[in-house]
Amino acid sequence: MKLSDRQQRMYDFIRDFFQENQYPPTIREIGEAVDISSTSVVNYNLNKLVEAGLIERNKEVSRGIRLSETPGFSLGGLFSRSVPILGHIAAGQPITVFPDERDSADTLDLASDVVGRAQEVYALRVQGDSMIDALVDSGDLVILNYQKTANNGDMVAAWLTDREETTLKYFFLEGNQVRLQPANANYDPIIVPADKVEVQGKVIAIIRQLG
Amino acid sequence: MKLSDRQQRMYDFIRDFFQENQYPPTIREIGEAVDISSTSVVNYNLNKLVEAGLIERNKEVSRGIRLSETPGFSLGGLFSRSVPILGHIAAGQPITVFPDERDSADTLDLASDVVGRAQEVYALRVQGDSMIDALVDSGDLVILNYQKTANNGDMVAAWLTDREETTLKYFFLEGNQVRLQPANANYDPIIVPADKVEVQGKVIAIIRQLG
DNA sequence: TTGTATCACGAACGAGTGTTCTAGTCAAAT
DNA sequence: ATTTGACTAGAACACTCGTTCGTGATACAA
Repeated sequence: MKLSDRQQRMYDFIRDFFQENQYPPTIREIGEAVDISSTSVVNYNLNKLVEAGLIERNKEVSRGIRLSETPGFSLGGLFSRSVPILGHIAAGQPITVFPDERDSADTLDLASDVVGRAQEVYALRVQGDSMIDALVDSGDLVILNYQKTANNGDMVAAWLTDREETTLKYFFLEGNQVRLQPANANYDPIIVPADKVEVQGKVIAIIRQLG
Repeated sequence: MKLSDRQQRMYDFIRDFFQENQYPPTIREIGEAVDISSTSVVNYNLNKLVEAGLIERNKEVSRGIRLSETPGFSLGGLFSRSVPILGHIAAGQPITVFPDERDSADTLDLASDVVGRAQEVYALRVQGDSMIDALVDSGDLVILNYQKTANNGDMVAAWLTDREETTLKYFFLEGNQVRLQPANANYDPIIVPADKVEVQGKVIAIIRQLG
């Protein structure tokens, strides 16, 4: 279905308005924006947009206009997760991370497709190559779900209370010891008593951005 | 500032309502949801939420409530990019991809942080291990920007017109030949005349999701 | 011409909706 | 006991806003 110039302008306005105000415009606001004096004309063309599948309307509801999802754009969840990048994590020379700091201006928006149902999510930038065999490179972003426990084989960020270091490794609980296994033949596993290790989170995704 | 139980329920309702309907609720709808008979009480507590910085209000505008951005949530752009997952791409036994098919129900929502300013973006799921040394595993999602040209060293999806195959490789233009270099010592580079290769897109990001 | 479909205009109706005013409750402070 | 501040209730008002109706212009087909 082809849109008239007017209808196209209306649709553009609705989208822009929605983006700006976070709520849809009223019929009269649309009319004013596209120079239509009559609300019934706006209403008429609004219904055309519905027929065209571009928007949806709720009857008798003020501002009851919704943008349909169109290819290329999604309102998916409408909320993307704003994931704080809390700092760097090592794999080699461990570095302190502060999972409690929420001030960090650095955040990454992720749609829930990537993050999933995870509860408390944060990101760390990897430094070092100790997880290289797990296909995690220096510079990659690892997305973690904050949790204090892990299963064997999970890739976790672990806090070593004795060394006061945090490191990215595979987690294995063996008796009352924890083996933190790097994925790099050049590094040895770290084996410490279970009570000297605090799991900071489990890696749920890895993102690498290329130039 | 601490929220009363009522205010917390109101905020939750507003967020859920907005998520569901794509427009904010009216005062009376809020009141009904949290069992407040008086609109003035809703109005009163709504102003408390404004003071707490959780929402913003527009005076004398129906449904004039906006959610403030709070840590953990972002309305970022409000629109995320809906990236179609067009299929699998090989690295070994190449598989045909159809960059023109937009019907694929499989899409991935990505916030613009990951996608960047890229224009036409699509995703492919990697099959095979020919790029393993580039830390791209079988099962990974590669995000590509659709473009017909590439620079030397770019990781690209390339269409081989003779073989009618698409493959994921590093791109090198050498004279009037193109070398498609795998990142796996077990595979040999593919060298073909430049006019027998069509670049389908350049990899801009790699995403791996773990259990 | 006549009929029909599309689109536009203006006006009015009535329900939707934010605002405001008065009054009341309750706990803590004076 | 009195006052103060925080919160709740109910009602009324006036503007907001979707809907509907009558009218008319234009284009195209019968």
